[in-house]
Amino acid sequence: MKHDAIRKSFERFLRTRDLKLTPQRSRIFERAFSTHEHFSAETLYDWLRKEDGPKVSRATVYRTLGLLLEGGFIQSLDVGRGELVYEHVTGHEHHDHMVCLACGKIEEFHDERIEALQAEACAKKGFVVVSHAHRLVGYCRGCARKARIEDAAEKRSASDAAAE
Amino acid sequence: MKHDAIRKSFERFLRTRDLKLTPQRSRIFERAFSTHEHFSAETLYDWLRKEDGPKVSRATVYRTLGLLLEGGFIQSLDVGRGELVYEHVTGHEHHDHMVCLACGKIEEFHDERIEALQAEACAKKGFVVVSHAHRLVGYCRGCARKARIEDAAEKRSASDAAAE
DNA sequence: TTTACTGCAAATTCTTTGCAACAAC
DNA sequence: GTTGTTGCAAAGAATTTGCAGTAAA
Repeated sequence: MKHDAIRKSFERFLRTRDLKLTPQRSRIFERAFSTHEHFSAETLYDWLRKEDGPKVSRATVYRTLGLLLEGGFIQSLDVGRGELVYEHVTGHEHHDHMVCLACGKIEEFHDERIEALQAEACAKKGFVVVSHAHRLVGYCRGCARKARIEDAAEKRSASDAAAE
Repeated sequence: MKHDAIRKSFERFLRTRDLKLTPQRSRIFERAFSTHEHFSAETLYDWLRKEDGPKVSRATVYRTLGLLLEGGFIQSLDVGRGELVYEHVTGHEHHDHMVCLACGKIEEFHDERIEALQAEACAKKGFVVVSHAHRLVGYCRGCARKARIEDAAEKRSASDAAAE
């Protein structure tokens, strides 16, 4: 199964660097890979605290997240204003994100043709890709509609006050 | 000139929201648009402190950066490990980034065909794009070569120790 | 055994906020 | 004048680090 392969790869990664496979690291790794949600360090820490298993401190969560990032097992994704979230990397199946500014929802999309063009751009520059993040920020269908309505109202009252 | 158009647009943005055009906001705006580099809030604050002009406090830098972000004048770009950097948005000419994990260099690339496919994906989901960030993380030509060499050395010593 | 790991709490770093004086409009 | 803005310093988050005890390999 794929999960085992990734786990093996993580173990190999640790061995290569003379790092140890501890219950904490193992738990953090498993938890990160058991969800398809995006999570922040704090969120992950909360999950681990609520569920049972070997105790994991916040410091260890941060330290391990750093390792997973270096190893390319997870990647970080900037969701606007300061908040950093992570998601695990599942082999080569990338997906890209649409982040709604209004409701915060993250939709995912994927287009092979974009991937291909991307690979081409890399080849041209001699760049070796480890991971990629493609993020579109804007408004989802629902919020866009709402925004359009509010916008219209705003313009109306603005032109009432001072013919803009 | 384009710069003036963007400036006007910023002024309009402020007016629409009943915000005032202060020397501080003006200075921050100008500084952000006078560079093509990527900068963090702290970096921008440093620039402003060293160069002369109306005094701007750190708090105001953060507050104004927030405004510029909301207005879509700048966008934030996640360069891995926690550091948030910004860059100004120059009309509709987007560019995407390749961030080197080893040396930190950020190369830019652009492909109209990718933009088109992206627009298509948005149309399909009814998503209205405000800005986009397309980021490839990996190794630039120079660092990739170096990494390959080190990697080989590592593998060699690893298999010496324990025939993996 | 040896070397690395963990939890804790203190230290940093980054960012936000309350407030009184001040400045656009 | 009215309303929003600024700087400051304190408050809050988020993340890192030193250290002594603990546990993989």
